Amino acid sequence: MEINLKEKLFYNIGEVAEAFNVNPSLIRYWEKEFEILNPKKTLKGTRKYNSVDIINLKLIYNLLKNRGFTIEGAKEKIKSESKKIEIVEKLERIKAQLILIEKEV
Amino acid sequence: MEINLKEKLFYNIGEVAEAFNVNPSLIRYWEKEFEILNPKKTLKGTRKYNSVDIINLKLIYNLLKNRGFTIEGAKEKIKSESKKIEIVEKLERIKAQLILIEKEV
DNA sequence: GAATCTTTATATTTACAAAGAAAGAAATAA
DNA sequence: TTATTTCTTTCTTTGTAAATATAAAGATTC
Repeated sequence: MEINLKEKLFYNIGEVAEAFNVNPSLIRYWEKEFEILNPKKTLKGTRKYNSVDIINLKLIYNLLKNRGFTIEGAKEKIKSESKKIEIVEKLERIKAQLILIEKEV
Repeated sequence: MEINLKEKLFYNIGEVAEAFNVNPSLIRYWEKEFEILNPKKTLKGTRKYNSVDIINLKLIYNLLKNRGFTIEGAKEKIKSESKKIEIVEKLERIKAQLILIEKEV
């Protein structure tokens, strides 16, 4: 993986596929499988990958190609990770509330 | 999984397969794939599973069926886990040494 | 004309099951 | 008891379905 995220705002599928050293059809296939992979498309339908898309692709690639998850397993992993993040965010908000209350007392 | 490990010293493949609710051939297949799964065999070749075998089977089952790893992914996971354990053991020995040295001072 | 699109077909890999032989166990007869 | 039959379980090898990945085709766009 040699994509330099700072270089461009958008990448097309050919560049992305080359950077990950996979087939463009595989990138499209992953898009069908993984909700989080949702590149914007031009009016004509050409995919445009921004830095968030690249990060998500890295995550998917890592789970599938390095860490040995199945597609289904990777989906589950992503879901449970995002749930963890949600919980942490919820706790952060509760903390903020508690700090407010403490000040009022 | 309802195997009671205290009940018997050895289980045969049918009992094990039933307990995990999988096909006996799957258990044999995992044996081909996972080094750690190495049940003793009778002179005639019948597999005999002891408690360690059952523990290893639980681990394999969990990685494949619950956590969504591929076979290869599960192998890697098991390897890296056992490496972690090795490292911890090494550190434990070093700690023991240091305690000895401290007493001598 | 090179790259991309969607849809559909195909290749490859992975994971497991079926098949037929052999052994074990259980019931029955000598 | 000890053979004999019968049914069940297990064996290895081979076959196959499902999952995954890619390619092909024909149209469209850069």
